[in-house]
Amino acid sequence: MTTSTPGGPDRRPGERGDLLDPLCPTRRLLDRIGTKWTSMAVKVLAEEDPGELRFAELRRRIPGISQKMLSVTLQSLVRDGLAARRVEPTVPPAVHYRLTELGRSLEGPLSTLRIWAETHMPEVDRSNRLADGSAPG
Amino acid sequence: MTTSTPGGPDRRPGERGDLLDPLCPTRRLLDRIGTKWTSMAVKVLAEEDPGELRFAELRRRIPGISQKMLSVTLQSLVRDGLAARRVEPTVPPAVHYRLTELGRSLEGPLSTLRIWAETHMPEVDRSNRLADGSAPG
DNA sequence: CGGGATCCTTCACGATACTG
DNA sequence: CAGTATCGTGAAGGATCCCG
Repeated sequence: MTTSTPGGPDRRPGERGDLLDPLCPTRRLLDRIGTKWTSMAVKVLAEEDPGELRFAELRRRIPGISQKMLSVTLQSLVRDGLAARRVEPTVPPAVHYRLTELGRSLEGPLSTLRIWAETHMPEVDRSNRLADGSAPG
Repeated sequence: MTTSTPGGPDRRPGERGDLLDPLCPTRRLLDRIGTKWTSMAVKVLAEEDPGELRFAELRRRIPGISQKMLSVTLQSLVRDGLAARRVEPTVPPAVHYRLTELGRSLEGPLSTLRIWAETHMPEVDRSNRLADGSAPG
């Protein structure tokens, strides 16, 4: 999402007071859940919670995701402390993922968004079609 | 956010059943509020609600936004039916923006996200610092 | 005042191939 | 099985200039 911390490197989060700061927590959260597969992965993991899912099983449950993007997405989740990774030292290795408590706590806000989306995105789509139809060329 | 509707143009929203569809409403909502300035603009407009704000005033209240990005952001909001644009035919023209009812309804879910972010992003940051410190090189 | 048009850079994402 | 490495593309976003 770009947001490459413009304005100099010597800025602290929360400085200058308000949520409009480029480093504000909301912006940084949106940068994360805005990436294409993150919210899907959280949802799928949350549905399995408190259980775990293996890499291949996650891939099956997220149709269309590539191996690379699942890997990148899970690494981000683990790095952010939203998911945990557990490796069984077998051959071949079996890697399991689960939500952390922090990850679980994100499910509420995300489901709120989902409900709004399911309820109101049809209106947004109608609005877009209207805009397309009124003055296209 | 790319999401360029892969898999062919002949897909209907909601088809194939679940939220994992690339065209699922949640994904499309995230594509919108994930863009850098959208949620900020909604927040600023919501604080003024039910009043209106002019272009220049919005720009003042969103530090760091460029003229172009404010324009693009507002056009998206209007196109999506989240904001309304009103032009006073003076010279020079005065353009006012306000949230629609649909836009107002989005404030709830967004503030839920903000609260989570303010509460938990410090934990996410700590997790990231841990990851950076443990095995950087 | 409130934009539009243009150029440019960065980055998310996809496709593909390789590995322990 | 569960990744890593590499390459290419499209789109977001910033900077700048112009316009009615």
